[in-house]
Amino acid sequence: MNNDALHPTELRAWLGFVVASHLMEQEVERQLKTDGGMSHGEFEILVKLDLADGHRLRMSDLARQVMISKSRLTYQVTQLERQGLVSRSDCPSDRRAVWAELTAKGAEALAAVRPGHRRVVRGNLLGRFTDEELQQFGDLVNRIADHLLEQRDGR
Amino acid sequence: MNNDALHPTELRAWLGFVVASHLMEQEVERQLKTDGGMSHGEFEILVKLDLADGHRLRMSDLARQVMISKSRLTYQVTQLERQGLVSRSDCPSDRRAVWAELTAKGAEALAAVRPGHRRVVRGNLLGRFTDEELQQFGDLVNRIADHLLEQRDGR
DNA sequence: AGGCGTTAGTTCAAATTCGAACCACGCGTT
DNA sequence: AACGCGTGGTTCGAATTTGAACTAACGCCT
Repeated sequence: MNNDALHPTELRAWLGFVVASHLMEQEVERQLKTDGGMSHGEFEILVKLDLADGHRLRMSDLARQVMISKSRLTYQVTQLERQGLVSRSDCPSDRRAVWAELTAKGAEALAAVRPGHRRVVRGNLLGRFTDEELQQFGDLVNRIADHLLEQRDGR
Repeated sequence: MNNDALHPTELRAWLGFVVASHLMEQEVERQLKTDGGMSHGEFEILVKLDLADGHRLRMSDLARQVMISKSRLTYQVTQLERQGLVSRSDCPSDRRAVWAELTAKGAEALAAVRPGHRRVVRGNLLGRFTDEELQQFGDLVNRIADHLLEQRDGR
C-alpha cells in the first residue's frame, strides 16, 4: 500500500490532474498571448502588483508571490518595463530593495486581457462544475496547496 | 455572472488549483532531479515508452502523448539518447518516421526513480485524500481533462 | 508517372529559464 | 568602528524552449 504502483483510482486521479493542469496552462497561455501579447507569468506579475498596496511590491516579495526565482523575475520585470507596463524605482528606506510598480499603461493592459482570461478559466474549469462541486474542488486543491506551502517553507 | 470578476469561491478554487499544480510540479521536478538526475519531462517520456508496445513509440506519437512540441521532443530525446536511456532507429515501413525505444539502461533509470516519485505523489497529493475524496477529485479533474482534450482536438 | 496537400522529424536563431557567482547593503555582535 | 552573516537584486554563461523554416516521404488523385 505504500510503495506499490499507483492503483487504478490513484493513477486516474494523478494523470487527470497532470493533464488538466498542463492543458489549462496552455489555454491560459494562448489566450493571454493572442489576446494581449503577454505570457501567463507576466500576467500574474501584473495581477499581484494590481492587488498590492499602492500597486507596487518589492522584487523579492513579488518573486515570493508569483513563486518564481529571483533571476527569472528580474528578467520578466525588465521585459515588462520595456513595454512600459511596470516601472522600477529605488526604495528609500532600504537601499538594497527595488520597487516594482504597475504603471497606468500596465493597468490598462491588464484590464484589456482580463475578460478573456475569465472566459478561459470559467469556460474550461470553474464553469463546468456545479456549485457544490466547485466548493469541493476548491476545498481539495486548497488543502493540497496549503500543505505544499508548509512543506516548502520547512526548507 | 458571466463577465464579472471571479467571486470568492471561484477565486479560491482557481488560485488553489494554480498553486497546487505549480508546487506539485516543483516537488516532482525536485525529486526526479536530485534522485535520478532527470527532469519531469524526461521522466514522462520514459514512462510512455515503458508503457508502449515493445517499449517504443514513433516520435510524433510520443510527442502527442507527453503533450509537447515536436522540436522540444527532438531535443529531449537527443539528451536521453546521449545518456543511453533511449535509442533512435528508423522505421522500415515509413521512412519518414523514427522509433524512440527505451533501452535496458533506460528501464533501470526509470525503475530507480519511481519509488521516490510515488512517495512524492502520494505524500503530497493522493495520500492526503480519503478514499471518497480521491474518487471525487479524480472525477472532477478527469472531467476537465477530457473537456480540454476535446477542446484542443477541435483545432 | 506527375502533382499536390499532409505528415514526420530536424534544424536554426531568438527568447526564456536556471543556478551559481557576485555586489551592496542591513543588522546584530563585539 | 570592525566583523560576520543574511538579504535583495542583478549578472553571466549554460541549458532549455519556442516557433518558424526546411527536407523528405507518404498518399491520394488525375
